[in-house]
Amino acid sequence: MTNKNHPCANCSFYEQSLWRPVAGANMSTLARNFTRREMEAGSVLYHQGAPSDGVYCVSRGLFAIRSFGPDGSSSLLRLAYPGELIGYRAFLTGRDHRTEAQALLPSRVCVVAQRDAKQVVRACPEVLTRLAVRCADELDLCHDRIQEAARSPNKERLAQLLEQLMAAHGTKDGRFERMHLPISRQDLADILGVQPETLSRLIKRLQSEGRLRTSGRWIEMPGPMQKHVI
Amino acid sequence: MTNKNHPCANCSFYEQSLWRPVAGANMSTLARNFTRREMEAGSVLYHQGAPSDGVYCVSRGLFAIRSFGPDGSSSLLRLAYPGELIGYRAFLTGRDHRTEAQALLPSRVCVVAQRDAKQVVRACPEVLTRLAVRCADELDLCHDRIQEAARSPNKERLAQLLEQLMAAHGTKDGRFERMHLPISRQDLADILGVQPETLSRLIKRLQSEGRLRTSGRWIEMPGPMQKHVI
DNA sequence: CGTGAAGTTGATGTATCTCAATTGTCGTGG
DNA sequence: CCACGACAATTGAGATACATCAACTTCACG
Repeated sequence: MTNKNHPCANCSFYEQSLWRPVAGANMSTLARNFTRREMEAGSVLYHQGAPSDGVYCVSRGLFAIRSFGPDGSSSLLRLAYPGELIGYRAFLTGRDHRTEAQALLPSRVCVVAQRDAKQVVRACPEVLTRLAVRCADELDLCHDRIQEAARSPNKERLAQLLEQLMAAHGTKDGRFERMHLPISRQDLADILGVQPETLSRLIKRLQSEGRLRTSGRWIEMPGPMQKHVI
Repeated sequence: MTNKNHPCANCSFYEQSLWRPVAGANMSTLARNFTRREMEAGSVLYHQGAPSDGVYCVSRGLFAIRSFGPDGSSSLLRLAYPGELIGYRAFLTGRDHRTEAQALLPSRVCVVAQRDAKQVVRACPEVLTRLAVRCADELDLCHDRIQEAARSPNKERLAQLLEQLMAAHGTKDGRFERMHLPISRQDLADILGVQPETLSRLIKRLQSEGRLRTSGRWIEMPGPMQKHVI
């Protein structure tokens, strides 16, 4: 049996796909209940407090996973790029979403509805293994973030964050890299856990140190440094 | 078939046990390769960077899950109480431990070695489901912590932390609760992500506000407040 | 070309870090 | 039982970082 019927077969993340191990009869189940959903920038995939209605795989674009406090304050817990899985925590635990997922760019997600996902997972434990591993990976990222927050000052954390964003969204331009920031200053501040005014001043400091140049949402940074042999 | 042969049958956390769904032939496998390990306070269950050698379930005592930075700085990522699972991240992903687990009190863990755990999980997917759910739960805790760090000031976070510790380790004494802190000031500081000097001053402030009294590792706090109807 | 939201700047108070010095705690051996 | 040392914890002083509030500017967009 070839996998040309696999709904993820044409996806560029097929090999890493959560659903990759699905085969046989389950593949038909999966194919039948598998939908793509196009989303415009700014629209929300699922809201905080909503019940789980399935598992989502980002196929194109970019999502922000946010959490809002009772007082209206917001945290940006992670960004989800194509190939990443979102909404699986609520699926795994059966509890409501504790975060909201908002598209930051025109995006596409592949959706497997709750009931069908459960059925496929039951029939194909290898899928569950992959799911658990992704969960463990995200746990690592959280741990890293907690440690970074305790270790490096916010200015350095911002520089790191911008480098990561540059790697994902930047284009080379001579010795410099340039990008259009996919997220607002407020979101940047929410990632670092500081106020927007503070973020603005952190950026100014990095700028005065010659580590970047900004103009609105455009940011320019010197490319990855050459390593010198001392 | 009764479950009197189940190695976790006598554990007070049996119903919630990861291995609870194991039955039949797998139960014998589990029972054969199941060991208990007593640990004295201060000893280390696994080191950061060590390869995974199984899954551990805390049966008695208390463990600190720590991470050390390249510069020697430490973070305390979580405390693990009886009934909780530790070391499963390395088991799930097959990568090395990124944290170390140290007993803070005389403790006991139940160990299922790598190879056997894998075999049982393969034969009994319900175990994997439970494992994934625990992972998702820990992810929630991490998210909560990141948000708390961004929202509440460190003084309030310390007060919350002490209340949690009091709930776990305190004993009522009239209108007050009293406990012997199971962790050092350095560890408390590592949980909050502040320096020990700052922690000392935060405690002093709480003390001057009458919210607690300390003497070495002994801490006394007024019990849970009566709710007043306005 | 106005209008509202997003972003910036300034001024000021609070919180935290850092380094150094001091005090306290606990186990050990005299 | 006490003295002692090693380490944990506290305190002080000064510098740095961040929050807050208000005013201002820039930007996106109709």
